Amino acid sequence: MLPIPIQKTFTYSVTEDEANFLQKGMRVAVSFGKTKMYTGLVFNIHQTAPILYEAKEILQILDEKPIVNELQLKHWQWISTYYMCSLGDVYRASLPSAFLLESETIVYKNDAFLEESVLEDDEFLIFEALQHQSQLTIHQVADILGNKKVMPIVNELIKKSAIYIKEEIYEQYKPKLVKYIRLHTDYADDDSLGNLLEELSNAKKQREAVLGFFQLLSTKKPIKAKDLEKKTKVSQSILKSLVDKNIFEFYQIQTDRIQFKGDTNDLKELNEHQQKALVEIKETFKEKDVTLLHGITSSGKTEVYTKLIQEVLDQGKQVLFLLPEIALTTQIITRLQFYFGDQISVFHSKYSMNERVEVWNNVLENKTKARIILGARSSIFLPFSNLGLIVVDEEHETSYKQFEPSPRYNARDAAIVLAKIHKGKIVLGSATPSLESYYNAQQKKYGFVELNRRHGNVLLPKIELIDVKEKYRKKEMNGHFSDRMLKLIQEALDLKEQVILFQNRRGFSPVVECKTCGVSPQCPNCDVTLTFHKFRSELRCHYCNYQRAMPNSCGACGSNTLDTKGFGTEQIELELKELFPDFKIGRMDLDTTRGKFGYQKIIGAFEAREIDVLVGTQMLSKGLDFDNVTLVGILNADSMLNFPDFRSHERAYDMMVQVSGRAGRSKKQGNVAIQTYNPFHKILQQVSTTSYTEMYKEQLQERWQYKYPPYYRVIKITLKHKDYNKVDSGVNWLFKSLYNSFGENVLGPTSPAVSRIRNQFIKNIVIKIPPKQNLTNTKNHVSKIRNSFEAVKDFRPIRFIIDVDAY
DNA sequence: AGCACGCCGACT
DNA sequence: GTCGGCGTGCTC
Repeated sequence: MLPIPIQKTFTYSVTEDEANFLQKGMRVAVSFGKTKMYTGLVFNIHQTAPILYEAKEILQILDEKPIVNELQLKHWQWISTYYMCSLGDVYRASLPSAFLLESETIVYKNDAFLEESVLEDDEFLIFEALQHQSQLTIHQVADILGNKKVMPIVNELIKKSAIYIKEEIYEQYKPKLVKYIRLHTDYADDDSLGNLLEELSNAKKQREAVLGFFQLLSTKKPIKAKDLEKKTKVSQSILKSLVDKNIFEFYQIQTDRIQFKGDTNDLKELNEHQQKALVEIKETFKEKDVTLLHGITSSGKTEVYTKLIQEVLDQGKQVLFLLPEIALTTQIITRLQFYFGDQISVFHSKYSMNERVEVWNNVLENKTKARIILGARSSIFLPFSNLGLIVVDEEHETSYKQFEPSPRYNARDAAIVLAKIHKGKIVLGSATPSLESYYNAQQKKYGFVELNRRHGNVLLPKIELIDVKEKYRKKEMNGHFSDRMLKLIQEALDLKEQVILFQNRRGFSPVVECKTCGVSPQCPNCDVTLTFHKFRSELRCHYCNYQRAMPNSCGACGSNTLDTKGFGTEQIELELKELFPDFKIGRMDLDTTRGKFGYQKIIGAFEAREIDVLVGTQMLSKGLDFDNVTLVGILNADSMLNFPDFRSHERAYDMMVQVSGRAGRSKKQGNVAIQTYNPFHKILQQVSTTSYTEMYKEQLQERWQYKYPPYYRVIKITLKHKDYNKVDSGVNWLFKSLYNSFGENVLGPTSPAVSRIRNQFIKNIVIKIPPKQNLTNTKNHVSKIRNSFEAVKDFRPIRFIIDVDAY
């Protein structure tokens, strides 16, 4: 198996010895094509020689033991067939990139070569560079030559035997070594010690170092060089000279990059409701492998999980705890570490490559420190060998779905399959379950347990809807705030409580428009208007990151009547600063959380009550827990309801209920204020009474009526190309072909709301699969159509994206 | 995917 | 006249 998007696996030949040594899941270096070398993964060992070609030999076996186990390979195959992507895609997505060595061509000088006169200018340039540097990578050669063709020149030099080249691969993972210090063996026995101190009587600092060393020796065994330096305040060079004198010696021990320091605590006692939920979950596990835990916000689902986790750990099995977005959930990490301490490893894409390799290896070896993995969606790919339990927290979250790049999997669904492969159990938890999961629970496919009492019996927040249309009419609006909203904010602030304001749009305003001619500045690469960011006074495209300075006058008619329409977090923040000059206003959105610790900084400041009002986008809705927040304001609920997507209502409900859940998490009942133009919208009504089941029934009805999941399955095909006519003719051809097979169940072709991104035109086709239609057959058929599509040479340059369960 | 091979336009 | 563009095909 190779880490490239090709459907096939490739057969290489091995010697008998190699065959005896090799196991599935080991990496091998193989050459592929004319020049490339890849890290292949042994997928199968067999005796069937290929007929149409001669198998190449493998170059090198890279592992002593498999780094991928057979359970994983099985899981990968499922992902690849279900989500219609190549095994290579899954392979590439699964392994930390440090495991995937790629070759680099290195150029060396041939020392015997002397006839410089036969070299052309470009050739001489390289040859000369090699006089200074003994070796060059192909990339360096390309830099030297500017943007000229590299390979022909290199080949010419080889022909003239001025240089030679080698393909080199290297291990990228570097274990972290810590320097320790110990006494040299000459001084191992005690009587030489006195001599030693005497010897050093003239060297005060060195004496101190030696004395400090013995003090440390009595406390704990191995002594880090760093610790000794710190304790005795001696410098590195003094230790060095002691080593040179053969009094000390350094040695190194390999350590893990991520370590947990701290104590663990006993699990908290569950309250009666949690206890009941726990018992019920265990009961459902007797018959079902999947159980949905519907627990309202702040009902203490985490405590229930911890009990389940503990029981699985006691059986000596591994646990996977999935979270939608790990960067935001340091809070849950801390909470779990409080109980399980160093048995937890965290895994997500913000980790460095080396850190990820370490977690991978710890899981592979089933080390105790990796018994529980707390991770984002990609952690389903870790090499578990006996998973007893998977917890999918906030299972409704859309960030479990990967859209780009392939494999476009949903980690919740892939985790269900993973649990099945391991014969383990899985809990899906949420305050607002996805319709599909809830439906599956209703259909008795999943077990179902409810937890509908808030922790400490705190009441659910009071939710009120504010009709802004009316407020505008009565002139009771101040900027984007209604008088009622301002009053609530003021009340909370007066009580020294904190406020969260939710505005699902970043920037200052999404549209800039000229009042004279009505033209608004567009992104040159995408089919959208540019968003104004006041902070840097620039216009920015949220799709391709194009940015330019905010013009003073209209680009079309020249008049300086540019006006902003709509509003984003930035504008809200600014208005608040004027309205509440005595309070500290913070903002949390993509723009303020860029860096690695961006989130922590803002969340930390808010927790420490350095910020009184926090304005933010949807990232605020995700599992954050602040005990002093008593008011949550949603400034423009309508923007969430009007997305052209069949899930927009469900999502709007989820989002509003989740943000509301941030209010009043400790003793006091919280308030939620929702501003809207349409207070009678059914979703808003359902939010205001937190009637999940009502929302569920109504939405389900619509899904049935309009043929959507959970009844119908959906496969979305997207075509992209920079030439509009090409995509258009391609999509029409494809539509016809699909229509012939699936008839009315093929929808499209349509242009998405943003029909051009980064200069690529986009077209969509959606295939709906009725409940009784066989999924596998349908997918096979779609694959066939895809193959004939790609056989048309005109269509070949069109990007063809298949997204199964594209929601 | 990546890369070589091969066929057409704008420059010395 | 070539240099360098990118379209086409293949990789065990």
